[in-house]
Amino acid sequence: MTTATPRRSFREQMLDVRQEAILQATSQLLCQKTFAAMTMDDVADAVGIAKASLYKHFSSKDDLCCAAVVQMLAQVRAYLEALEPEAAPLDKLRAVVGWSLERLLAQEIPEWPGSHSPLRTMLREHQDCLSEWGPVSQCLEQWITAAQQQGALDAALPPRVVLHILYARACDPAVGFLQDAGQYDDTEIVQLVLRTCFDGLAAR
Amino acid sequence: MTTATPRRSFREQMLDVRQEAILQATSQLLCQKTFAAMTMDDVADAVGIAKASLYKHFSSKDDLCCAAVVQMLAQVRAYLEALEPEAAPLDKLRAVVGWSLERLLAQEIPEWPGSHSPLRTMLREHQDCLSEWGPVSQCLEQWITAAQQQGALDAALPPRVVLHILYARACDPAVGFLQDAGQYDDTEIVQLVLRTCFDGLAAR
DNA sequence: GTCTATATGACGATAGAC
DNA sequence: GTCTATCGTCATATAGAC
Repeated sequence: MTTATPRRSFREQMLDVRQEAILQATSQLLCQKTFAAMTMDDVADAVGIAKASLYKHFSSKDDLCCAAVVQMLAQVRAYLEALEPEAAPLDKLRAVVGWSLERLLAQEIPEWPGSHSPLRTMLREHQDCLSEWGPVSQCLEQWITAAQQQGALDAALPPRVVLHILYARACDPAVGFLQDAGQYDDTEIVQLVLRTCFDGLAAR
Repeated sequence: MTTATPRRSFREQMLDVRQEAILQATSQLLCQKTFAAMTMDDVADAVGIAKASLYKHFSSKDDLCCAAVVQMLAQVRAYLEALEPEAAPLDKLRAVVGWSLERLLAQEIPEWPGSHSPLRTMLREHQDCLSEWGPVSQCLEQWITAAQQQGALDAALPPRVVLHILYARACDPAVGFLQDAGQYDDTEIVQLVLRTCFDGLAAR
């Protein structure tokens, strides 16, 4: 299944390792700071190399952060594909949102591009980055439609709307508010957000 | 009821007008840009005065944005107090969230302080700013409890949790996503977010 | 390719004339 | 109090030695 990868020289492998380290440091920093607040000095210090060396791997800050986001999207795709294909679509949707929230709380996932965030406007311009979203959205939308046909999701809502709501829940500001309140641990927060997302606030 | 305000000289009134213009421009800019992305030059240009003049009114960027947020909170309080006292608590809660979303869509309300936003950490340090939140939260929490007692809201959820969820919905990233999708007008977006917030995504 | 050192530009804040 | 002009600082990005 996997295409044969040509053997790489030691030198090239070293570069790959370093590149990977840079990406990981970037992802981690993007969890703690905003895209605007994160500096190239931060990244260089975290990796332990000179700032100038960064620019041998990535031509700009935008480029670097784009690559970090693409890497995150790849992880999402991997998670989607690893889910039990036979499971109920609704359960898979809950699982994905829950997984995202857990990683958000653990600061293992970069800032999701919110409404007017500079990261979002930056991503707009890099099309290779945007194109990674397609397969993810397509997969989720299929599950949404299936769940609606099974009567597990409100069929009156357009699938695209549900998709956007789920994206929003995957980076829900409520998580930060509940975390700051300090009354709940991470697991409880995930459960609360999932519950209010799918069941709503109203008495049933 | 109102305390007698001493008469102000023309000069003082001019200053007040200018101060108000600065605050309004700041609020408007904070709708379009992040706190970090908004510059004092932006504000000065929008008002049509020199940047140095800003510092005669507000001692720093933090100070200015704090004042803008306080002004926004005052508007929220005014809206809360203007709501029909006899109305059902649940309806009042829906109304407040809907009002916030409408103003968010119209870009008439500053960026709400999200999870790790620099604005949020900035507000932490200015206590006069934070103290404005108290009355708003107190009022909302009373309505939440009342709605739960009437069986209109899920009584199994702690009121504080409902409060934080509502705050999150009032600045829901879903609004931006749906707006970018371009398929729905503002009124529809508000209705969709309100519906999925209170009723959830699951079929009832 | 990696480093030190620096160019370039943006932003917050201030000085000083009027 | 308002302006023009400028300082100090920090961040992106680059130059040039090794």
